[in-house]
This record gives sequence, structure tokens and C-alpha cells, in this order.
Amino acid sequence: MVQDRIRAYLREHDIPEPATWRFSKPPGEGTWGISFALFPVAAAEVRAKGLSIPVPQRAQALAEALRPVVEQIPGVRAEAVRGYLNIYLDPHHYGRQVVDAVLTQGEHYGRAPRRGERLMVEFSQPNTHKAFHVGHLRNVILGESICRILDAAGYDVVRANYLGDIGWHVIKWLWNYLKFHPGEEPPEEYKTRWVSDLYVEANRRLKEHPEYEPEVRALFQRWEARDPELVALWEKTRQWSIEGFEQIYRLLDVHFDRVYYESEMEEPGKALVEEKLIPMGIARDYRPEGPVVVPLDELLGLEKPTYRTYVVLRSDGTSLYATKDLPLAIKKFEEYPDLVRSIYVIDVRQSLYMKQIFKTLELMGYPWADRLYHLAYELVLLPANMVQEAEEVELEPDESIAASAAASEGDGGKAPLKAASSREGAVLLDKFFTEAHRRARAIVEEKNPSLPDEVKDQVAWQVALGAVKYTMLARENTRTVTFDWEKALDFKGNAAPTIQYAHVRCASLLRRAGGAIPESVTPTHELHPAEIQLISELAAFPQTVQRAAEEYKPLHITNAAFRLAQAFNDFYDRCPVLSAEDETTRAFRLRLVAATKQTLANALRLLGIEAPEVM
RNA sequence: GCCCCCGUAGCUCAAUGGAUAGAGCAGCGGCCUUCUAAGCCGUGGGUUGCAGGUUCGAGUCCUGCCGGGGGCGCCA
Repeated sequence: MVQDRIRAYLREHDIPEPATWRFSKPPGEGTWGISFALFPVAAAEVRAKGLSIPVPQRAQALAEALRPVVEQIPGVRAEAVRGYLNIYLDPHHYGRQVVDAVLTQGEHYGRAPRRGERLMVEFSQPNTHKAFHVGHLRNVILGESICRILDAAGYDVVRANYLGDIGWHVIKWLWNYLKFHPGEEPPEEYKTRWVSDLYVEANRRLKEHPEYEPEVRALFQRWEARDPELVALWEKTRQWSIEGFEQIYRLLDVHFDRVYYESEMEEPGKALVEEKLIPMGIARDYRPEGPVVVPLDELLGLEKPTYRTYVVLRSDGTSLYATKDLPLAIKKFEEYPDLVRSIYVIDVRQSLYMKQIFKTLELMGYPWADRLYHLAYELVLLPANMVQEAEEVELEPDESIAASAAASEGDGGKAPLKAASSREGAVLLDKFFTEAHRRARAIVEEKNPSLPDEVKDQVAWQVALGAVKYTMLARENTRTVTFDWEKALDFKGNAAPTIQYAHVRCASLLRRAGGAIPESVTPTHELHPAEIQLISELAAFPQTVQRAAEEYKPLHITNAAFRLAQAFNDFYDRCPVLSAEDETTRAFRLRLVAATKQTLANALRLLGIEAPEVM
């Protein structure tokens, strides 16, 4: 509406329209409205008409001219300030609309209409027969949140997982199992841990006794020959891993719609190389002296090393990871031909490799090659001593706390950091979450001792998982997350528990008010700046969701959720709700509280974080 | 050698090319007989690594340096 008025005015006065309309928030707390910078318009006009007026001066003149135009809209007040047109909305009138919209839409507030467009997000991609550790956590948490955000933005999302269920690591594991643990079975509760321990053990044995290596190679041959007995054992042990992963996914509230297996891509991958890539002249076959490669730079006529050379098959004809990613991409589009995007959530170190895959598929002529997208994220770093401590087989939780505390304080110098990985020694998730829960539980005990034990436990899980997820999501994807207990489980400030706590305060108010939300009212009292600020944050939420989806950045949601929590806490501190001056004020504020609770819950939901009723 | 990412307050991080660069933590000082103090208020803290350029306007875009991390034909 505002835009229409401005456009009409510009047209009337023969002033060029801006190419893109961009509105922002006017500065200052406790106001609600939109701001429009006239500089681009003024600059374009000055250029088009060859005027000799300074742009800022012309922008201010335009803003002043537009002020009365915009103020014709009821409930709107405008100011022309330093080249900006600040448009303030009457919070009595529009505030009611915002609150009503939130409460009417409920858990759908912030969600966009269905677009009828499907996209796939592949994430997690754990290796079976190996550990699942904190280094994998960012991927899962990021992937899940991206899926939720894209879904909210109106896309139909296919969540895909791709299990690394074959390769040397699996063979090593099977060798160790057959030789030293025949017939053993994992404990029900800690399957991943048990499987992972055996993998670490296999590596240790092979390092200490290189003479075993021929045995492992022989086992690989048996695998290549698809020895039925070995295949059966592989399937059985793989299932243990998968069940362990499912335990973790359940804990994290993550699910997948489609699971692909690396083992399924092996044969199609080899066939693709032999029957397509080589005959098409895309791949060069240097076997047996060398591997089969796709010389991308040469094919593209690039002087400067850009895509480099992509190795798709070993010189002995066995497959690589790279062999399997091509048929995987193809299979995705065979199953879902209508994908508007196929997103790979994979860490940044594989950027070049991803570009190679995408470019090779493009050269093969697949029309969907430009719909492949690598969503890169940086690693999780751990203080070196935390990694070392974790390498010790038996580690008491308290020792690990001490270690990380020493690292985070550090006497002037920074503690060296190490990427979390399974080779270096994993910080395993069961231990990690046990400790996170223990810490959260202690805080719950301190803050709210009257809660029943079961509730305390439940709240502790919500807080612990929320804190960890928030830490992983509340930063730019391209920046490393440095992990330590103190910060990840910091329950103060810009962290999940602050947001959860605001939600709890809302819930508490509504409980005390008897549970029923009053009928819609237009406030008659003079609105406190804190109230206006809160309304402003509520109103901004749907746009934030859109932006987070466009940019694949949960960070925008964490920022919005935290701002909303801050605005609510400010409101809570200054504006009595239950004992408000009059019934209308009380009713409006109760509705505002209910709307805040709903929006906080919706935001947390997009982050995969639970919103407790008490804590 | 080539390529990618990062560099913002003591620390951890924000900031669709827009107004006086903001939060949290840590520090200091206040606020709980009144809706949950996991909160709120106040206070100090900055040459946005450096130098140019584009622009009415640059933390943001371009170029070159400096510093840190990562990646570059048979690992995944």
C-alpha cells in the first residue's frame, strides 16, 4: 500500500522508480514502522535529469514531498529525516491486527503458502561401523533446521540421508570383529558406542601390528567377490550401526524420508564410468598404470587450475567415493524429477570436490545439473586437550569439564584447536549428552526445586539439547564453531535457555490467567515502548523466515528468536499483565503474551528446539 | 604455485550497500514482601587487519598486501 502511493507519486513527477524496493526498520527502540531510503531514487533522478543537486539534499526533498502522500493512509504517521522516509504505524490499530493474525494462525504463523515446489536436502551422511561424534553434530542440526525452514517457506522438502556403509573402514571393522570378537553383540543402549569402540580398536591393532594388513586385504577381496557369508555379516553389523544412529536421530528429533546407501551406488557407479564417461570422451582411462580421471580444466579449456582433475575410478578398477556420487545424484532426479533444488549439506573442505561432481554432471548433459547446490558449513573445533582427554578410554565427566575450563580460560595464549574427527579420537555423543544433561539438570534443581523429578529430567533434556543446537545454529554457516562446555551450555544471554525461559514466562502468565485467551480487543491505553517493540518483533517474523529460507541460514531465526525473547523480557519487566490498570489493557496484554508464546514456539520449532511450559 | 573461508569491543559473535557499527559474556554499580531474577536497568569498552578503488553512501562490493584456517589426480 505504501509502495503503491510512492510509486504513483514518482510516476506523476516523472521520477524513475527504483529497480528494487527495499524497506527497513526505522532506528530506535519502541517504535514500529518501516523506513524507506530515498537515496537510490534521488541518485537515479539526478543522473537521468542531469541535475546538479547533491543526492542527499534531493533525497531529503523527496522524503518531505512524500510524507503527506503516505500520511493519507489511515493510522500512518511519517517523518522525513536525512533522506529517509520513516513511516510509523499506529500500534493501537495495527498492533491488534498483528496479535490477531498470530493467534488465528497459531503454529502456522510465519509459514508461507505452499509453493508446489519440491526440493531435496541431503544431510548427516554418517559412516556405518564408525563413531557418531560432536563433529557430525553440526551437520545434522543444520540440515534438520534448514529442512524445517524450507518447509515453513512453502517448499515440499525431501530429507535424504546417505550412509557410508562400505569402504576400507568397514572391512577393517569386519576383520577385527571376525578375529577378536566373533559372535559378540552390542549392548542395547549404546550400540553406536560399542560399534565405534571396535573401530578404534581395529585401527589401533593395525597400527601396532602392520603384519595383519594382508588379512585385511584378503577380506577386501572376499567382499569384492561378494562372499555370501561375509555379506551376511556385513548386513547384520551394519544394522547395529543404523539402529545406533536412529537412537541419536530420535534424541535430536531428526528424521529422514529417503535413505540411500553407498553400497548401492558401487555397481551403477562403475557402469557409469565404463559405459558413459569413457565412451563420451569425458573421462580418460589410464588403467592399469593410472586411474580413470575426468580432466575438467582441460575439457573446459581453462588455463588456470580451477576444477583440476577428478578421479572417478582407481587404477585397479575398484570404486571410490567419487565413483558413487554421480549415480547418487542421477538417482535422486530419477526418483524426484521435479526437484527445483538438490541440496548437499556437506562441510566446506569438500567444496572443490562438489564443484567437480556438479561440473561433470553438467558435461554429461543432465539438464538438472544447475539445480545442484552445495551448502557448505565450517567445522566444529575442539580445544586440543578436550580431544586428547576424550581419547582416553575411561574418562570421568568432571575431568573433561576441568580440561575444557582450563582451555577456555587459557593463561593469555590460546589453546590449540583440533577439528573433531573419528580418527583423532571422537568425543562421543552419548558421553557428551549425558554430561550436557547432567549440567542442565543441576541448574533446573537450583532454579526450580519444587518440580517433580520426572519434569526436572524432561526439562533438563529440553534445555541441554536446546543449548547445544542453538550453539551450532547461531552463527554464520561459513564460520567455525569453537566448542567448549562453558559456552555451549551457557544458560545465560544469547542462548537457547533464555528464549525457552521467555516461553515459560508466557506460559506461566497464561496459566495464572486461567488458560483462556480473551477476545480480540483494540488497546485503549497508551502503549508502552516495550509493548510496541514486542509487536514490531512479532510482525517481522514471517519475513525473517522467508529470508532464512532464501539464504539457507538458521542464524536469522536464532537472531529473531533472541530479539523476541529480549523484547518480551523487557515488556514483562515494565508492563503488568494480570494486574493491568483496566480490563481492556489486561485483555490486550494477555493476547500479546499468547502471541509471543506462539511465535517463540514457532521460531524454536524451526531450530529443532523444544519450548518447555515450565523450567 | 593456484583456489576457498575467516579477520568487527578484553572474549564469543551480530549487523538485506544505508541513519550515531550492535548484542551476549567477562568487569563495575543497582533491582526479588508484587505475573518464575535462566530476568531487568545503568556503566565503561571500536582507526570494523592494512592500503587503494567503485558509490550520493562501504564492516559489507572490487584490487593488492598482512595474519589465521582449509582444499588441490587413485581418503571419505
